[in-house]
Amino acid sequence: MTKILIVDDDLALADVLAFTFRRAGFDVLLAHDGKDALDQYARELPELIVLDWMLPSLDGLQVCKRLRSNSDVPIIMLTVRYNDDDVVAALEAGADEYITKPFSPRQAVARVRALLRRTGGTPPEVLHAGTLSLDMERYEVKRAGETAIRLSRLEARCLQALFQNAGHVLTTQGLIARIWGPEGATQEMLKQLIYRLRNKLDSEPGMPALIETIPNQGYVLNLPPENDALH
Amino acid sequence: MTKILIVDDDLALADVLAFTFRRAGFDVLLAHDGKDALDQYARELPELIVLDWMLPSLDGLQVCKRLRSNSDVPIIMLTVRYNDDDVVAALEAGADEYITKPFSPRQAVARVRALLRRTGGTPPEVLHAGTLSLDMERYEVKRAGETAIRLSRLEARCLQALFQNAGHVLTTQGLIARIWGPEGATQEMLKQLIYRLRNKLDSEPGMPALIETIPNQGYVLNLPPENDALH
DNA sequence: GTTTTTTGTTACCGGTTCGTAACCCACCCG
DNA sequence: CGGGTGGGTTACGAACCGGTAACAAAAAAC
Repeated sequence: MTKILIVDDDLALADVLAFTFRRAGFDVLLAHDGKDALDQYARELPELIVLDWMLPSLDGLQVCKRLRSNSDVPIIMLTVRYNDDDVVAALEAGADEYITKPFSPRQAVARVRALLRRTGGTPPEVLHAGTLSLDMERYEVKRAGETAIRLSRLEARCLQALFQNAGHVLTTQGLIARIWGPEGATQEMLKQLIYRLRNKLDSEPGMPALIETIPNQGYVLNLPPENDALH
Repeated sequence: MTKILIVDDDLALADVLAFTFRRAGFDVLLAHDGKDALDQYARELPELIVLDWMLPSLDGLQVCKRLRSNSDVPIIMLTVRYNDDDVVAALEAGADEYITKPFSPRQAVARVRALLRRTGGTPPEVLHAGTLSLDMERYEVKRAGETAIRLSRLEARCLQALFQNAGHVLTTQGLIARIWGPEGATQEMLKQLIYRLRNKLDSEPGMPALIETIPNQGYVLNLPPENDALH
C-alpha cells in the first residue's frame, strides 16, 4: 500500500483529502504544520507528499526546500494563488506538481497517481543482495534458509541504504541523510547504529565483515560470497 | 442481504418505503435526521442510501457532501423540487440519482436496484485466508472444521482489513482508518481491539501468532502455512 | 425495565529503541 | 615518546511501545 503524507493546516480539508486518498487505496499520514511534516517524513518515509503552501511555523515553500536538500520524494504543492511567480517559486523549490484550490479530491487523486507513475512508483518491499534478503515491510533481514532477524526502524533504513548501494561506498554524511532525513544526526549516532546492526547480523567469526568500514570515508555492504570460485 | 439506509423525517413516508424495500428483500435501516443518518452510516456501512432533501438539523445536501468526503456509497436524493439548479446542486454534492416526489415505491425499488447494478454491487460477504474464513454478514470466523467464533462489529472489521491484506503489513494508522472510519481512534483503542481479537482467535501456543505485531509499524495477518514458496 | 455485551479509558509492567557519554585501542604524525 | 584522531565497545537511562488487566460508559439484548 502506497504511503503518502498530506500536509495541511486546514483540518477540514485535510480530513477530506485523507479520506479520499484512503478510499483510493493509499496509506495516509497527516501533518498540520511544517515542523510536524518534516518530522513525519523522517519517521515514516512516505513515497509522496501533498503539501499546502500556507502553513504555520514553517511555510510550504520552506518545507519543500528542506525536504529537497536530501531527498527526491515527489512533492505536490497545494495553493490558492495562481500567479506565475508563485508557480515558479514552487517549482524552483523542488515541487513536482502544483494544484490550485479549489480542486476536487478526485482530481487530486488523479494527479497523485500520475506523478507516482511518472516517478517510477513504489520501490520494492523486499531487497536482495547475495544470499541476504531485506524485507522493508516487516523490518526483517534473512540469510537464505535461516530465520529472520527483526530490525528496528533505523536499523532497517540503514541496511536499506547499504543494500541499495551494495558493493559501493556510502559516505557517513550520505548515510546519515538517508537514515535520519532532514534533521540529520551526529556521527556518534551512526557509529552506534552500525555497531548494533553488526551485532544482529554477526555471522561466524572469520568471515569478512558484512558491513565493512572504509576509514575516513564511510561504509560498504560486502556481498556475502555466493559463487566464490574465483581467486 | 443488501443493507440500505433510508433517511426521511416524514415518518409516514419512511414507513412506507421501509416496508416496500423490506418486502423487496432489502435489509432496511432508518434515520430521521441528518445527524442520525451520518451516525448510522458510520456504524452500519449500508451499501446504498436513500436521502430526503428536507431534513431537520442538517439538510440532505449537507449530509450528502459529508458522506462524499469519505465514501463513495451510492446515494439517491429524494425531493419535491425539480428545478434544474437543485438537480445540479445534488449531483455536484455527489448524489448518484435524483427522484422527485411524488413517486411510487415500486419505482423507487427499481431505481435502487438499477443503481446497485451500476455501481457494481456488494463486496463478498465471506472472506478466506488459508484455513480461516471470515463471514462479514454474521460476524463470525471459523477455522476449517472447527466451530465458528462470534465477533463484535469492530473485531469483524479489524479482521476484515487484515484478511484483505493477508500477508502484508497494515500500519496502525491505516488499520484505524479502516476500522473506525473518518472519526479515527486512538492507538490505545486499537491495542485493546487486537488484544481482544487475539483472545478469541487463540490457537494452541507454539504456533506462530495469527496476528503478528511488527513493532513500530503495525500488524500482519500471518497465513497459516499452505504453500510457502518464496519469490 | 434489567442484564449482558461491547467499547472506551486508564494504569501498570516489561521490553525495546535510541541518544549520550565514557572508555579503549590502533594508527598516524612529529 | 605523547598527543590526536577515528572507530569499536560498553554502559546507562529516558522515552516509547505493546501486552495485560480492571473498570466505566455506552449499546444491545432480553
